[in-house]
Amino acid sequence: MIKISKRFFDIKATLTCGQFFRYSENADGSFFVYSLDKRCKIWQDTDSVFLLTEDEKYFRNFFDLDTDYSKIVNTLSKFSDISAKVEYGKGIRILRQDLTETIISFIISANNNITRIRKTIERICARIGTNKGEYYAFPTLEQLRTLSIDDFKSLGLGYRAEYLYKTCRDLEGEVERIGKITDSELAHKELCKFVGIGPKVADCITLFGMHLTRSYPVDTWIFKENETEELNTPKKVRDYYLSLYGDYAGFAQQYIFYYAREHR
DNA sequence: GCCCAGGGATGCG
DNA sequence: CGCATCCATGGG
Repeated sequence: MIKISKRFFDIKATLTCGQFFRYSENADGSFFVYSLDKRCKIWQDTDSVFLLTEDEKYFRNFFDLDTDYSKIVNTLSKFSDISAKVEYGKGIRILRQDLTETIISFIISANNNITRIRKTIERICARIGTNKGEYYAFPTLEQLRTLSIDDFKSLGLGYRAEYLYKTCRDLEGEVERIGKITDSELAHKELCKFVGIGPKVADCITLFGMHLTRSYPVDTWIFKENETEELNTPKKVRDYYLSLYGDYAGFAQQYIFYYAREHR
């Protein structure tokens, strides 16, 4: 069991802020968190977070436990226009998710709502993911390739069915190559070549699946928050805030997104 | 019954 | 490059 300070770790904020979809809340307030074929149980008391799993190394990395969030929070707090949002969301950690799982999940996320995204992903896991006894693993690309376009549609994917069908095939051998890219703009450009991945989804993948924090996903919520007379397109918003926040852009974006959604 | 969702593809100029 | 239009589905 791992014990972590709660100062920069709020379980619920981290899990529900929209970066991640595979978790379930238990009656006692603890959570199960699923990543690839692994699972952990996580809960908190007044001043600590506790993490129980058979693979501590994997989840220590997954929850980004070796990163010092005080530096991130302190730096972004100096931007007075978002300092209150940083304070509100300072318990969010940017998860280090599996790249393939992130790519598939965020193709599904496009023009969709978080509740339905979670249910859809759960159905896919239950349909073709490896049975781990008490849960199902996230399917591998090989398992995903066994599904037809109609199979995807029957799982409720709508017009995203064709994107997934094709991109699961086009990703053969590509995930490993892309995962080595450290330049966020280059990774973004490479990801946009796949069907179903546009600018916003690519930014989510570089941020959540590659931990390239110089990313700024502009969805409908962020655009409503950041839109001005000058910044009147998602691309302009993205470019402006990437240059403003630099390598902290991804964190800033999460604080803004989380605050906006919790105060709708 | 309506609007919206962590948008993207396509076609047009 | 910018812009318009279309797209399946279900949550609220």
